[in-house]
Amino acid sequence: MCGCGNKGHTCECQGPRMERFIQPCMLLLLHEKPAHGYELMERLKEFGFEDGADPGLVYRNLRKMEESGWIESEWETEGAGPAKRLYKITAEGIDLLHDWSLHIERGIERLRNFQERYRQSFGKDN
Amino acid sequence: MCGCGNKGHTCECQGPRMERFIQPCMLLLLHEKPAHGYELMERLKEFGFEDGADPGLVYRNLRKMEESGWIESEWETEGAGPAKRLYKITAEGIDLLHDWSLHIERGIERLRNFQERYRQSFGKDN
DNA sequence: ATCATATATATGACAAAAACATATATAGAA
DNA sequence: TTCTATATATGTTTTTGTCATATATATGAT
Repeated sequence: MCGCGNKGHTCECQGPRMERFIQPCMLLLLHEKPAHGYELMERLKEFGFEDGADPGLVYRNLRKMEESGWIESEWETEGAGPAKRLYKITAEGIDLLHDWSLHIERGIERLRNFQERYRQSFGKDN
Repeated sequence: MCGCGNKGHTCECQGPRMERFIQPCMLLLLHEKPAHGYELMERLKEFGFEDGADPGLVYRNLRKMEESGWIESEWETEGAGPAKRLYKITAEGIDLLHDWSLHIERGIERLRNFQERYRQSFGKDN
């Protein structure tokens, strides 16, 4: 079901497709502290989403992740500006984050393996 | 245009979307030695495409990459079995492969950064 | 002989993900 | 009052990946 290749391990993060990297990043940010979407958009820069992630991607992912029970939210009407939805990670979300970390570890191995083979193919000795 | 974040560098590999990892893998395999699609499908296992890559993905990518001038092919009717299309990497393909390697290096950094932050967030000291 | 299997390429249909554009509303500053 | 920053949301399109299936050749087993 999971396909991540970690022996005896199944999880919900559905395989090694790195484009969904935004999902574990959001989970980790929400584990660090509860936040709303707009703030996450900014903070995602720290994970390599250069110009701040696309709003569509962020908000749609938030809703999807809430549906799945990995995060939960409540409206915050207090304070300046328009109402914001404050998201928190759930216990299930934390489990998923651990699963993702295993995936990502394998991802690193895959990429390093590529790089080594690349260097060999071009006769570079480091 | 490129968005890979390597300073003063533009290239054709269009940003940091790792799901296209199959592309640099095929380029590297073809740099190691000319091959046909079926063979690549098998050899891709060595890069983490667990059960051998999907034929649709492989063959469609081959045609696309040939259109782009990164690889070129000729029919091989000799030898056992049905006719096969033998692919070789071109000079442009080799350039692209170097570009990809830079991308992948950044990918590794991004993932390692994630892992470190993950460990910090859960108070793990290694 | 013919049947199953391995080799080999290809395409159609669909689903998922991301990119790009736009709509909306609030509040504060110029 | 107009502009900007904050904040959430959705519609459309393109790209990418998955799954299924069609095709053809050769070889080994029965």
